[in-house]
Amino acid sequence: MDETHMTIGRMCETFGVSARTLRFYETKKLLFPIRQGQKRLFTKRDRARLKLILKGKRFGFSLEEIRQLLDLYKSDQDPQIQIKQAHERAERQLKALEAKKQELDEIIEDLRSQLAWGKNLLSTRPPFKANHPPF
Amino acid sequence: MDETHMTIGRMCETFGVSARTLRFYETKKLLFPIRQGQKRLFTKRDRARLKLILKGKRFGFSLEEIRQLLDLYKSDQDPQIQIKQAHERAERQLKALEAKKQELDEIIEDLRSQLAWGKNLLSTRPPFKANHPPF
DNA sequence: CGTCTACATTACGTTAACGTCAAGTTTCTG
DNA sequence: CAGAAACTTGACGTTAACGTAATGTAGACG
Repeated sequence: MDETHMTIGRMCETFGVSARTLRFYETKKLLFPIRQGQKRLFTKRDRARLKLILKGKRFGFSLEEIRQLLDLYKSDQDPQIQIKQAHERAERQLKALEAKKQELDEIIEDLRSQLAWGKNLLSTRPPFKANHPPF
Repeated sequence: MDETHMTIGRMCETFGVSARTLRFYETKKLLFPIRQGQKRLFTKRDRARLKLILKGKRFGFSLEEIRQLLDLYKSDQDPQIQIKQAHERAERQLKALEAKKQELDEIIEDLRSQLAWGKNLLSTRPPFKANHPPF
């Protein structure tokens, strides 16, 4: 193990994605496998990126959003200015993420109250007509 | 204000969505406006649902997932069994949501460390070559 | 050498979630 | 009462994110 480069097949096994998906991500500038003749070879960097891609997807981001997140990590080691701008972009993204988290909390809260309502129904024996849910 | 029923136009203004969207949601059994002749009239219940729909969308749910969430609120006041099943479905959903929240936290963590990395670069004067980011 | 396996490219198909006309009502307004 | 406004129902178009062939090649193996 600890292969520096992985073929597309190994990648598929390792991450449980299709080859089509990996090639597709390449066309979308999400991954940058190097070439050995025709064949793609995925580097450690590609693997790190893919992990974050999949995590972001499970969470519900679009590939475009994910690409923007990943671009925050690009070596903008040119002038300080670029770094500062990247930093600011990252901060904005973070704000957006925390807003999303807030909304998720609200949804979960809504669900919890629904659970409570259901539980009430189950505990009160044969009640006089449980009050209606909000929806 | 406090109109019990709203026309499709009022709904659009109020929620910032298109009429097409509202009609589409109706075909997908997410909303159930009543009819006055041809015209749709959206009830308070529709509005409550729409709010949760939009919240869920901002968060990243598919309409199908949202419909399932909303269905948890349906008056399953038939036999106790139905209620119990709905309750169990809700609990499963809740687990899934909390898993998602966990992943979101991880993504935010990744971003935060990136922010820290950027900040380092900005604070250390002209350093000897900041170590590379993970991607 | 022939065949298999693992890869490649090209291209058309699919689903979700609407957008965007087109064409016909119904309702409001001057 | 005429025209605009607001609504209706089709029906086709669009984008994202791949799936699914179809076809071709480069290397390994018996």
